[in-house]
Amino acid sequence: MDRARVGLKDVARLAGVSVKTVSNVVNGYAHVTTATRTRVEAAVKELNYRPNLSARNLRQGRTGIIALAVPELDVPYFAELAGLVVACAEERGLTVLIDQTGGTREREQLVVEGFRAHLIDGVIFSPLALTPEDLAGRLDDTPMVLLGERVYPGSADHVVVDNVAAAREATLHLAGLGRRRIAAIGAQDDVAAETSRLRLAGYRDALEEAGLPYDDRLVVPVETYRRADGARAMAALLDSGLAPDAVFCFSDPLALGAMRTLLERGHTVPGDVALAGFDDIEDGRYVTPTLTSISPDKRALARQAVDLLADRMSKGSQDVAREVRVAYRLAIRESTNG
Amino acid sequence: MDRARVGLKDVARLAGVSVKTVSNVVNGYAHVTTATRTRVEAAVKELNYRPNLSARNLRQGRTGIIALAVPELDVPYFAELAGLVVACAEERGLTVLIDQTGGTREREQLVVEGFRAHLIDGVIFSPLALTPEDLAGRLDDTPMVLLGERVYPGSADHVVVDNVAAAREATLHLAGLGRRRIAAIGAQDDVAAETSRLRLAGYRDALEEAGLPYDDRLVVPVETYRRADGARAMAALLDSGLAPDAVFCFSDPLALGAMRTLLERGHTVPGDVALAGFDDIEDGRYVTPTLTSISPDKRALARQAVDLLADRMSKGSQDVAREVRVAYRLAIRESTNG
DNA sequence: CTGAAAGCGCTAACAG
DNA sequence: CTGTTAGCGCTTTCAG
Repeated sequence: MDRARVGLKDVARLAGVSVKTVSNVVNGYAHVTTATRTRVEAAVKELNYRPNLSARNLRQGRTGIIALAVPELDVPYFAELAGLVVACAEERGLTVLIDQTGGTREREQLVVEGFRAHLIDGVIFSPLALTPEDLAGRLDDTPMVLLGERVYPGSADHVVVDNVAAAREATLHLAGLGRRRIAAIGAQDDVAAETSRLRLAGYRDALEEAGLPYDDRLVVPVETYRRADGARAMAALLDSGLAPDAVFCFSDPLALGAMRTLLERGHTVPGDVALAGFDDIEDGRYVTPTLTSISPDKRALARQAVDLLADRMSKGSQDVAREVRVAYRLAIRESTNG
Repeated sequence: MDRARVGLKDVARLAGVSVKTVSNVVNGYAHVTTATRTRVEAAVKELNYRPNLSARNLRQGRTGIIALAVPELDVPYFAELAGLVVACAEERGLTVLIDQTGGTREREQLVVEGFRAHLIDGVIFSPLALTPEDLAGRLDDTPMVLLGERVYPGSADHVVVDNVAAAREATLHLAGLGRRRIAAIGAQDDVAAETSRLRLAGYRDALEEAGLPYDDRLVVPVETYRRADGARAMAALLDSGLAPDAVFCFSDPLALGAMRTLLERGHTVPGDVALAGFDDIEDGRYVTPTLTSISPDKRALARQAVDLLADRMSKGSQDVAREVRVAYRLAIRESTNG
């Protein structure tokens, strides 16, 4: 028997009722006699009937699917976030479909243009390379919530972390340990690299506040925020002879890469060099030394994003874009506190 | 203008052609005059028309969506795998929707029962707690590819890694270093924990082959394969006074947790205790000491899974279930080779 | 409380 | 090369 072709009306015929009644039962509507209900349920089971979601979606004008667009799933921060978003969405009966943008502007523009229009009811989007202009001319009216940065105020709902303040706090912590030559790993040349710019700003603020000079040779650019880049950047820093006594890394993987280089070359952490990261991924709590890191409330981030999106989906588009700020804290661990 | 309600016929009206012609243009069919095509494209752009995928899907009987069902996205192995699957699927024009089963049997049964029938064209499924019986009575005929274990031969296509052989090889490597008291972390009581059982079998095989006695006190059970469990298990092992000189962990996170406990308590790795893991996640290549691990070819795993599934989707269900074996290698690093 | 019929937006036949 | 029409499987009026 080809089960793929069992429809509402097959069930109706078998149960001796109309399609409407079957539909009512399937959707759990109230006014159905217990007797009819039982009969219909039996027929459903016998035929192994499954509602065709495409048809339901077409009729209802919604799919119950939301997209989550992130740069890469194998970056732990995004993996953890994705897991949380999937879980939150499910609580609301929503299914999550994943887009990997690779952090490239081209693919991020596609997301903004709504290349999955009518398939998804909304999108949660963590952009990396997107510019304000890309957002400004947005035609697609699929509800969208942006994560991480206030890329373009007023254009969409945002869930943000105060990157400047957080970076400042991490750097001040390093300065507070008496470190004088505090390097930064994670600068990016790309004009669109908003995250990098904000964290760098916080770093500079902190230096100034601590009365330390800003030395741009201590600021190392990276291609991506991965471990390999952190390792490379740290090597460059050590080879430069500038002898930093602390490093603030703009992500945890960068910090873990840097830590690897330091330990590999026989330096101690935090003895010779104190190390702080950003994101508080699980790895950081199990390396030795454990990693001091800015810990954004990822659970809240995911929940707020889903809530905001769900609200937008039900209420329709209002003109006013909302911004929700999520808490963070500095988790001080062995890499600065050995 | 409410763009959400622009349909094929609106475009047709504006362009002064029939819906069919617009459909032809949108789908890139051949026989359309360049003039008409241009006119239609202009109309599409002007109205910001997007095809309604639900409608298209309903009509075509397929959605272009496949599901990837994994226990948790924040387990690095699954995150890396998910990233690869999403990328492979995209190359074939497929979109991936993620289900997190939490590794619970109940939720895994739902996947097998096809709770997303008609929404997805196929599913790639990495089960943890599923039993052969759960699979045996499968009614849903959505194409499915199972990952990781041959849970039930003949019931579905599989992409597998030879867990027994791999675990054996890792354990033999430890024995080859002259270690005599080789512990194992990762046993699971659950009858359904196939992975655990296979890796344990490989471990026992290796002990026998190396002429070492099997001591079940050296085999530590865990709840999950996460870092925290590894740390706990290692602590228990140390507290037991059994003084193992090597540990084979059934996953990298378990190994990283164990490493943390060892280093925290002042033991050296691999000096006092050599450590090997399973999965070769990125973290393992950046901790100090770097982690020796069984490295399955994840890229091949993802590609094979998508290929197998795509094939099944196009060809329809044949009776014969296929099994593809993916290569692995033992990546020897500092944790056993300091 | 249940039935009949319309139609969501699209594509596939079939004409022209 | 283009137009007309039917219908995918479902939910939703509107009657009964």
